Amino acid sequence: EPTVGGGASRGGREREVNVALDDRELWVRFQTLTNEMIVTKNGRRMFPVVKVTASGLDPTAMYTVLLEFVQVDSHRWKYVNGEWVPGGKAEVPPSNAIYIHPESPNFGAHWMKEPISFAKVKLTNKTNGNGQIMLNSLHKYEPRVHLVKVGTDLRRIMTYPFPETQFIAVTAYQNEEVTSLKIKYNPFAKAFLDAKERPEGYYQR
Amino acid sequence: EPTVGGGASRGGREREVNVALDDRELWVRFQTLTNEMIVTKNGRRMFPVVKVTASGLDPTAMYTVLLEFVQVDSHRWKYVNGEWVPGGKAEVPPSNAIYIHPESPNFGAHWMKEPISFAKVKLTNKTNGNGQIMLNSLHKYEPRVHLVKVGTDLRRIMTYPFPETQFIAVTAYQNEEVTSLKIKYNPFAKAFLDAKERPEGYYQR
DNA sequence: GACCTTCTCACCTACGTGTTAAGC
DNA sequence: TCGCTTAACACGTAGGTGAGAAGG
Repeated sequence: EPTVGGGASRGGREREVNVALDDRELWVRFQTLTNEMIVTKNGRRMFPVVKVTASGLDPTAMYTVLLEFVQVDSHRWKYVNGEWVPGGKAEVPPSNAIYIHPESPNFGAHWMKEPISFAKVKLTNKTNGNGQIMLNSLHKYEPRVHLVKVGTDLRRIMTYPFPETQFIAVTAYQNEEVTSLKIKYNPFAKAFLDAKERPEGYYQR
Repeated sequence: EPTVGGGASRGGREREVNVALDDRELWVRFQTLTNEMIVTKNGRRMFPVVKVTASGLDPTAMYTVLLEFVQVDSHRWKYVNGEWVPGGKAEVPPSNAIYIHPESPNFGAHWMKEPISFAKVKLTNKTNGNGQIMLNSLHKYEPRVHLVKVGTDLRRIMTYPFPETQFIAVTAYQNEEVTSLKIKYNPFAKAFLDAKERPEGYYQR
């Protein structure tokens, strides 16, 4: 199996576990513009969606899959004159921003049979009922996927960082090019899409 | 803990596991009329929904929860002059009609922390992609819930039958009183509900 | 004032209902 | 004809979008 994505599996006698990011081209387009993700009181989904393909797991072992949001630098960001620039010191990261994939725990075979999608994770800027991830607005984050084998010690957690998916949390979009890309590819934003601007093969009705 | 519902747990040294049916009053109203459930090519949800409350599980052990549909007698049924009457011999039951609860496998603590709902099971009369349950139209079924402790042998499956939830599979409703009760209580059928006929406390907007 | 956040809104996606007419 | 099944349909539920005005 070729190694794709941010694989960082541990060695030993086991076969190599690999976790690759899906829709990488789309993520890179956002990354080029500096990606932004909306946070709201009640929680907002991500677009694009973090979706990964796993291989090399033990089919009969049980795993829990996590999505963590790591604050990647130590400052607040500001959008000035069409550019993101680092500002003052960062605020304290809210206590661990970790989302448990709702199909957890499950067998290795389950996680490998189709891509693992984090479509339903919701980002918020308020402390809410659980399931939602609290982030500091105007701070930069990197999503990381963790695989935890149930019953094993925490030192054996496998971590897969995805730098392509970094984004700045915002309460309103700053860069209008980011807004346009979101509208262009997110079906839920179709109301704002001019007919002439639709991407090729765009699902209609 | 009082014993409620169709509990049929096994003895031994373990504490008593109990599984009780939720919304029993509603189920009994349908049962009195002889309940019917629609089957379609693409699968139809059940209404009412099979929903159970479990207790006495080992919080740290892993369980898979199943919903089985057992053909309860050996004839086809006909609706004649406002009555269901047994007809010819039954058709062969389609190979095991067992739905795996989508949160399976999971810890005992998970199954006990809130009622276990089978809202998303879909009944069909055609062989389809998995996840859907194929039943013979005009045959009578009884839903049964099974708890399977992961890794233990199959002789230790715990089975909980719910006779109140028996129904005849149909491709179109036969008894119009059944239709009326469905419309009265299923929010998705609100389009067919006259304002004056709404049950007390019915959710509006 | 400038910056950031919140709220309501129209407009979508996605899909669960029984009805009805047509099909077999 | 009769009994049963299918498919299209209008009308709901449920909830995901960015826009834009209002709030702090």
